[in-house]
Amino acid sequence: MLDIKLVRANPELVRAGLAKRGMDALVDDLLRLDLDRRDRLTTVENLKNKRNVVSKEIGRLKAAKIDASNLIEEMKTVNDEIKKLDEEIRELEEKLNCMLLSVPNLPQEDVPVGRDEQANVEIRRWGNPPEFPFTPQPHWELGERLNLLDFERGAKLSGARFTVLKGWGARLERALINFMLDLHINQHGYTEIFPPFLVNQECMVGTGQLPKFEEDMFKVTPGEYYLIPTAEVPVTNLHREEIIDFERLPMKYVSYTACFRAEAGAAGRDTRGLIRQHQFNKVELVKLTTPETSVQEHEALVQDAEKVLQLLNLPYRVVLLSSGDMGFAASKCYDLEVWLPGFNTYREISSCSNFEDFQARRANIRFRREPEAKPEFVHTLNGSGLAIGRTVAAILENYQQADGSVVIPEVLRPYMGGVTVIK
RNA sequence: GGAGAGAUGGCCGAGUGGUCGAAGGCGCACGCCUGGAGAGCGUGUAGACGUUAACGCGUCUCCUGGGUUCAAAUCCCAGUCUCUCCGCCA
Repeated sequence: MLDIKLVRANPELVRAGLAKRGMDALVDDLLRLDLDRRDRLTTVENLKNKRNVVSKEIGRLKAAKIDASNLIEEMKTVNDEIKKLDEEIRELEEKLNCMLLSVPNLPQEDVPVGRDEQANVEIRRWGNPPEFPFTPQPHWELGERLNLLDFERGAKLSGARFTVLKGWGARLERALINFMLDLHINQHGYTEIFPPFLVNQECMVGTGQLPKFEEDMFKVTPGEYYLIPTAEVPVTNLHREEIIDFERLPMKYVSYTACFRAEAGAAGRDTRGLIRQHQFNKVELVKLTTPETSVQEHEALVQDAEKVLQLLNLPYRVVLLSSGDMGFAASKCYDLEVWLPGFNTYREISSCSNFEDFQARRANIRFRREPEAKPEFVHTLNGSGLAIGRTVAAILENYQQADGSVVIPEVLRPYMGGVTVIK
């Protein structure tokens, strides 16, 4: 959420930032609502002040046994006015808030401006796509032939975009989760969190999924729960409505969770294989930082995610997303794209974003520099480290052999009972 | 699911409808004291919003939302959460 005070003080800056995202116009509506609201607020606060003063006077008079019925009558009419104004203000605030909650974050200065992924900028590449003396197979064919993936039974159990992992496939999934968690905990200094997979609406608003992207979520009945689309939601919201001590920043969390996405609007895209599922596993990195360190912590977070691909020896590239391709809440976002021989292209396997104070303002996550200092909003960041299903796909495709077997990356073998190859 | 108890500031804890944003304690910050530390003493210590060049001033908030009243932490209603006992359950 943008700061209404920023909009008020610097409307041109906000307008320019939103224009980079291909939207605008709103600023004037926001300003008008804001002005209207403040105007009425001043009036009603004066009336309330009068009520408070007179009420005390009435108390005094009654204590002195003096008649106060004329004052009491006067206050009744004042109260009617207050009630009316309060209602108007409530409506204005609701409108303003609704509007603010649907305005995306402003891009950082160095984010390339463009309407979609065409304007993304490749930052660096690591590793070389493997050369195969045969036609490389897509992971779903390898996975089915090796009896690791069962798409048909996934569909039988649940429907399209659900998959069953079997035998060494299930083991590989679990190995990757543990390998990534151990890496980030032991080498990168993150604290592990295992959160609920169902959260309330406040969490979804806090990180920006709601109110705008309701159709992307699975909502659960009975109760008012949402299935988390990413661990970002529960982990960032851990500190919702809290004021954090300065010494505790930056906070670094790593969390394995299943993730659930409705994939509304993605009909027909990536219908085969593990790339786009309604349920998938992910190890997520989340940081809470001070404003002055978030840029460097963002770079460090990207490197922590890259380390996973490097240790797995999977070729990838780092892409800086354009203003139009970034997520709603992000101020800057790097995607890690892994090489997939079956697709003969790079595909997103991690998305690392700096949200600055956008989520913190929604979720009211603050910190204090000094014991007596005013609270300030933290900056929040997160990135996949990594998406497990897509990592499985990348391993199957990059490590496939001419005979259809798949070699297990060395770092995973301790997690796979020492197995070196799946045939 | 049944029965009961509770929710007050960073924490503990008081609070008869009016002088209560809230006693007291702890913690914390600053100062005094000390060779230094501790103890002791003093002062200060919620947040949001509005207004102001600023110092300030005002409004709201005692779990949340309604209601009664000129006036609510205090009375009434609904809800949420926590705890205890019983039942059920991985």
